[in-house]
Amino acid sequence: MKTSDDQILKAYRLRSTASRSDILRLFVQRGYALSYSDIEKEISSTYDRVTVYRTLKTFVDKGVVHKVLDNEGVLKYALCNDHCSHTEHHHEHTHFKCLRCGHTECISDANIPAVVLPKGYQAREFNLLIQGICPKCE
Amino acid sequence: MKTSDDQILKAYRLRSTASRSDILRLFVQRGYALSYSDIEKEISSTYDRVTVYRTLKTFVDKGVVHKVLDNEGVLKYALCNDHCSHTEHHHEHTHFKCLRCGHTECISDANIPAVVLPKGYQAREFNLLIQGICPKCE
DNA sequence: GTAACTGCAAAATATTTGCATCCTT
DNA sequence: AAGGATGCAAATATTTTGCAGTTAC
Repeated sequence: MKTSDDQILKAYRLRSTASRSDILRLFVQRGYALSYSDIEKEISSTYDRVTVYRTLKTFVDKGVVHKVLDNEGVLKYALCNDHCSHTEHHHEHTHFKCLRCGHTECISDANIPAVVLPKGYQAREFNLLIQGICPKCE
Repeated sequence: MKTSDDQILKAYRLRSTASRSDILRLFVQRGYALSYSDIEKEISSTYDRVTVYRTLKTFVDKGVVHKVLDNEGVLKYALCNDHCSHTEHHHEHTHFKCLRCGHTECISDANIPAVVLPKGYQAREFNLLIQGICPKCE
């Protein structure tokens, strides 16, 4: 059975396997960034830990997901959207973490205005983490 | 022997112990953010791992240092400067990571301009990680 | 003197590696 | 068929906890 997840995998030239489909589906369904342990909670009974680790690494390498940094230093992963996938030319990322529900999502249409850096610093890439209250928790 | 590190400890109402002084001195000398393992490399022979972990946790709790997020998901710690220490009212932080030397430092005089968020999102705190080339590596 | 700090041992977590087997293309 | 992906076992790495002894104030 082909699902839309498999379409995504195919688009990234990844073999379509059960674990990849399931993990990918989890990202799509949730819509926010997931940490390794978030994923493990859902599917560790189904798939081996190692498989989850390797799947995430593969996804990052191929650009299916990207790393997101939580305020507490927890590494999470989020689906890449049109702005960040396919090209390596995106130089900024904004993520929003809700202080109530704790979910982190990509904010692709929030441009980071120019930042004035001290003399001598050359900026190449921007990563902004905004914390606050999301619409659902308001 | 009283050093300036002890003054800092005293200012934060922390007991002045050898491990705290040494770890604090390391931050002062380096001037950039250090990860746990950076610190361990220098002083694990002198102090126990556990002591280093606990010292870092104490420093964060008391506001001597704050957490800094590396682009790769590595958690680092940086000395708090006047802008972030003592008060809990700082709502933004900018860090610069050099792509050449890999060092991360606090940029306290780079204000983050207003960011336009999608409707319904309320921002409270900003954390910006800028990556590029620092003056020393230029 | 007392509460706080440290070191040691050990537990709990987290992540990685090697290899044989299985599956997608 | 062949290369890639998975599962299992086990090695490594990372972080935390308990407790007894030590130290700063």
